[in-house]
Amino acid sequence: MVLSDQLPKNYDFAEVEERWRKTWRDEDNYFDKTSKKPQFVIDTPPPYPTGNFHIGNALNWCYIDFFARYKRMKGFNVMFPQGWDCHGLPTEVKVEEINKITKNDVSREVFRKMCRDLTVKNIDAMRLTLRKMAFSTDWSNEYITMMPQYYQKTQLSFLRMLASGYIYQSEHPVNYCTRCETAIAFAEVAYEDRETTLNYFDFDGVEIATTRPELLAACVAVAVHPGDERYHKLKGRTMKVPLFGHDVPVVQDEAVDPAFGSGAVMICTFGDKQDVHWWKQHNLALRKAIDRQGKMTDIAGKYEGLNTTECQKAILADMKAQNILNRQEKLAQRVGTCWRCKTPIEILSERQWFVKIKADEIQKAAHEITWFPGHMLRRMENWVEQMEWDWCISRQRIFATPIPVWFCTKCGEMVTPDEKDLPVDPTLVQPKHPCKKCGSTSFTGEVDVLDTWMDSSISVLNVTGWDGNGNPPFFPAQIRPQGHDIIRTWAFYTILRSVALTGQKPWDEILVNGMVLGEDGFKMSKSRGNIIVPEEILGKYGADALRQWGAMGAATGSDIMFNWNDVVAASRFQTKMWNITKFALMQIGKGGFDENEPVTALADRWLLVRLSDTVGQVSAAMDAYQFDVALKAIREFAWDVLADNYIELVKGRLYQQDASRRSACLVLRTAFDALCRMLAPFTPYFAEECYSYLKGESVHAQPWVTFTYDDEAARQEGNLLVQVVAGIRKYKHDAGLALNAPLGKVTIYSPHTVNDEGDTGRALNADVHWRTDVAKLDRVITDIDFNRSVVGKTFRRDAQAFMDAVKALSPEQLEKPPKTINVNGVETEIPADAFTPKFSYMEEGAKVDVLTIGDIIVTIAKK
RNA sequence: GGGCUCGUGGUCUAGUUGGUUAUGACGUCGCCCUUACACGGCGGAGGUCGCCGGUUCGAAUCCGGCCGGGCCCA
Repeated sequence: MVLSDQLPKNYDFAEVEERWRKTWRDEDNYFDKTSKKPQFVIDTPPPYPTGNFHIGNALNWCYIDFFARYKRMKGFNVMFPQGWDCHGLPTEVKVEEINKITKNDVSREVFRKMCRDLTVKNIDAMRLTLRKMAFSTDWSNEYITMMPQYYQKTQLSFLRMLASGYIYQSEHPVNYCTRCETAIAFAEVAYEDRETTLNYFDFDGVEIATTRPELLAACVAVAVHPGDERYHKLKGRTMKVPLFGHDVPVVQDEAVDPAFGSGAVMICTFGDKQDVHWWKQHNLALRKAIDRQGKMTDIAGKYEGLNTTECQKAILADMKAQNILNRQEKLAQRVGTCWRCKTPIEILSERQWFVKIKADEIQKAAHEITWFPGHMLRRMENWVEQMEWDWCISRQRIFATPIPVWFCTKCGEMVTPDEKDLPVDPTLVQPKHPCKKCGSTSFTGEVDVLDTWMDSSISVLNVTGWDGNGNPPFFPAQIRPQGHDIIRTWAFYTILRSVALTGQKPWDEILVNGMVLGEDGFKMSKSRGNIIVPEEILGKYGADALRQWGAMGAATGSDIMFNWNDVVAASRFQTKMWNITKFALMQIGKGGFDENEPVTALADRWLLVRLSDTVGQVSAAMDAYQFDVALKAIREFAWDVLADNYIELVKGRLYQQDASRRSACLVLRTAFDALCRMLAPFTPYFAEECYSYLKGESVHAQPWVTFTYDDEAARQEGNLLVQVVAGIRKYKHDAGLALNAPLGKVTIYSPHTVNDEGDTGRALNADVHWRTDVAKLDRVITDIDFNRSVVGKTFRRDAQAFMDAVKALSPEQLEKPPKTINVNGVETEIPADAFTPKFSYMEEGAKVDVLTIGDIIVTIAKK
């Protein structure tokens, strides 16, 4: 142990955090594959390497690090890996921006290299933030999805699911961005409010309203509600599409809203998702009017080659010319757009790759997982229940995992690589075997690539050691920590893929964290200007303070508002704890103690009971991932119980040099040691610093606190002691005395026998006597308070005479005043509320003040 | 429009298997520089627990409706 005079007066978080960051070794956090300890594998979210580890990530990682450190102390073999989910559009867009090119200006390989280089740089920047935050990452299990070691597994998982029938290719309507020229998933469709025009026009004698007249060429039917009497005559008819002249059937469907527009709608392939529904439902024809670049196709006739906006203009003009455009109305609508570039998405029918959604098996696995908080499971259930389409996994992009498939140029047969040859890029290499069907050796590689979720949804398989051979050695993982915004994507896809590839749930538990909102209560966004970056907080208050904010800002799972106040409060708690550390170490260092000596003093036993309670509360909260509850209990114990009550109570004893001093030192050390260990998961730098002075060992290598101490009498009598001291402090305060001012004789009449070892007396600077007999007190009236507004108004010039007369009354009369009194020889009525007698108490002939605290009576005879 | 969620002193927040004066922090006011700490201590003020109705001896907590915020979706 280090003497306290070697401790700096102030806690310098910047110096301490940097020093320990440079001291700690990565190996201490490695998962041990040969360990006999129970495993605790974490399926850490792999962030997208934007270069900025944002505060939402920080909250997520705080939670992970809290329980990772806690579980290590509890004796688990913990794996806290760090992944990076690299592929995807944002990086492609960024690369185009930085290099002022489009992806078509360079070869696919060169473009990929540019993306990889940018990603590597970004990962480096984010790694540094992770280290500053003191996250106990297992860097030996880091993975980067763009690296061959990883996407080899993505490709393997693809081939396995292709073989087992989960993956198929087919022509099917998909969400398509004509600017990015790629299919996208529903999860990637954003919605925007826009104003559009609803056009009413004559459709072969029936009025139809549409917002997308440019799709007239793709019209395949007219739909009406079966109960709509206006259109009964249309039943079974076909109608001629204006301008284009092809015939389409009339279908009846409950989903048509008779009150919208004219009650008759045209079904096109495809104007929106509803069209896809109707198209499937009624087995309609497919007419593709828009191509991948967003241009009109040949079926649009004279409009071919126009983009959709130009085409719309031209068609409306032609309708006007033919006198079939009846009227136009403004209409507010929400438009699906590409989440990256905000271009309105089209629904195009394209040959794409799909993963089958088997809702039942996903639901079953989701229910086998324990959700924290429980209600988050509902979001998964709702999402799965309303899944309608299979998951489109093909993308027409470049920076992604290639789909490992070729097609025979002769017979069209699909050819896949041998698993041992993975990873492959079918656009760069040829299959090693001739076509099995026709023997040809000429192939075309698939140019489509995989959706990034195909990479990240096997994160858990990757970290648990999946290689395609049976059940992975560490599967399933124990926990998935993630935000509630990606339940329908990452959580959903991971469950789907785990079930498809292993038949099992991916994790035992899932811990869902809330979103971080800005100080204005809204989600942080550049446009609102309410973004706070972790680096700013780290610079001002340090990692430990930021981590405390993460723990205490809100109950686990709730959205959490960023709040500088909480960070400041956290930093103040560290200052307080630092002073407790200095005091405790100074006291322990001075006299010493004997670990085997029993603790006898009441205050000491009381503190140990409260410590025992706290350890129980904190452990239970940590097991339930209630970090706010845990840290709150720790802070309350340190600040309220230990510093403000216990230390104040035993200070006097510590300043003496008798035997009872050792007992207090032992208790101080026990409490301080426990506090350091309980704080270790939350404030790893601070706890390490404090503990290093106590024992010269790392607190992170210590087992979790298991201290228990059962002493019901000490709890009750100790609470009494604390209450009495607080009561007398308040008395001193009210009497205008400084808290350490000397205070005569204090007698405490308690129904219980209390031996406080003199602590109360020294704490109050008074001559304290505890007694169990009943207080014998005489009440005497020592003064009278007159209500001068009443007396003055009633008696005017006789006021003084009235008051004198009252003062002359006997004590009995003062307590029960007569109706009248003689003032200057006149019998006068005593008005209500004219005076109040003030009482004093006499004990054994001396004047005392009396306090009542519960069933305790305290008398104070001031000096 | 749908699902989920939240609405608690000036601000943020705990608490909902229903049970005595509703938690804490920040802020605010008063007193105290007491040998760990004034980034401290002690004490005070401040709340119709969003609104309305219901169940109950009793509701911040349960039920219904309404208003408002958030997230995810349509």
